[in-house]
Amino acid sequence: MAKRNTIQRQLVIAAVRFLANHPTAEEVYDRIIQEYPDISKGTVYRNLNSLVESGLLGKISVPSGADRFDHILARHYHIKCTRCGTFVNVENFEYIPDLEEKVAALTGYKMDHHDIVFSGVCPECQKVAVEHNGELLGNDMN
Amino acid sequence: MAKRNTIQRQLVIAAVRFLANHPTAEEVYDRIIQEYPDISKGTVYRNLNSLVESGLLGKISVPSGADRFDHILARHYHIKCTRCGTFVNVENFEYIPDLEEKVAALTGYKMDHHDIVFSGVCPECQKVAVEHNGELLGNDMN
DNA sequence: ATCTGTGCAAAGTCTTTGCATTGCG
DNA sequence: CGCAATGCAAAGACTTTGCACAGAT
Repeated sequence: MAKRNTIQRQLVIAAVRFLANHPTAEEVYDRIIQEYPDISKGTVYRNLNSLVESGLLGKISVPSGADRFDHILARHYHIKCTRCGTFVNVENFEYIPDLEEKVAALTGYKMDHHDIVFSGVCPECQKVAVEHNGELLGNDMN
Repeated sequence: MAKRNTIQRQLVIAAVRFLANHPTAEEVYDRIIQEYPDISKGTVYRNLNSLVESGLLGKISVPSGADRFDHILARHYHIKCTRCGTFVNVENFEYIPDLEEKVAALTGYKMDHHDIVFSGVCPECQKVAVEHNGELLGNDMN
């Protein structure tokens, strides 16, 4: 149960904090090898998952993409741009525990948490689209 | 742009409708080969994705698992049991467009849609846990 | 006749895992 | 010292793709 405080474990925590905006395992790995080139990707994955289990990190499942890891413990929602694929926090928007209560009452589930992922076109991509097409059509990525 | 109406395409649509509760690509494939053993998995994937792009099916990204496909067009939310992994619709709970409007106003995104995934322990698993442990502890799956 | 869709298998992406070894506690 | 954690590489789960051919329009 007790986790060993290895160098690799500390590096993983530090990297996720440094990268701040929900990096993927790959991004965490790339960051770490800059100062500690001997770490293996398997170890990065193992530490990330262990830290999530311990509740020290959050894990976010992103549609059509690698999982992302979050050092912010407070509950919050996310928004993904269907054009450029960027994935950011929704700022200034409160977590709504009320939703869970309602759904728990309705379904009989013992609620743990809920995630909301909004999808839309970010302001930057809207601007680009207007400049290029005069309109917001065309193929989205997802 | 115009899609050809192939036998395989019809079989994929029929299978997703028949299986009803957001099957994975694998489940769709398994179902189809029972009556049409020559279909290839690649074709199932290609058709599923093409149908999603056409708006005839929904695609749901499930944390820690394969994507699922949904024949229900009306917006709705989902709930996953952290014990047994089952993934079902939240019934009798209205989609909340209001959330999108608020977040759109806050972020400047041009909203497309949003997904909510609730996580908790389903009534069946709660029962089993109580019988076995007298308590709701132990390792969750995710 | 055309040209999209298919079957097949190979490859691609993301993640986990077996095993011998290292090093924290 | 003992046992959890590491490094490495292989394998696993899921999905896409290149190519030659078939079949819908």
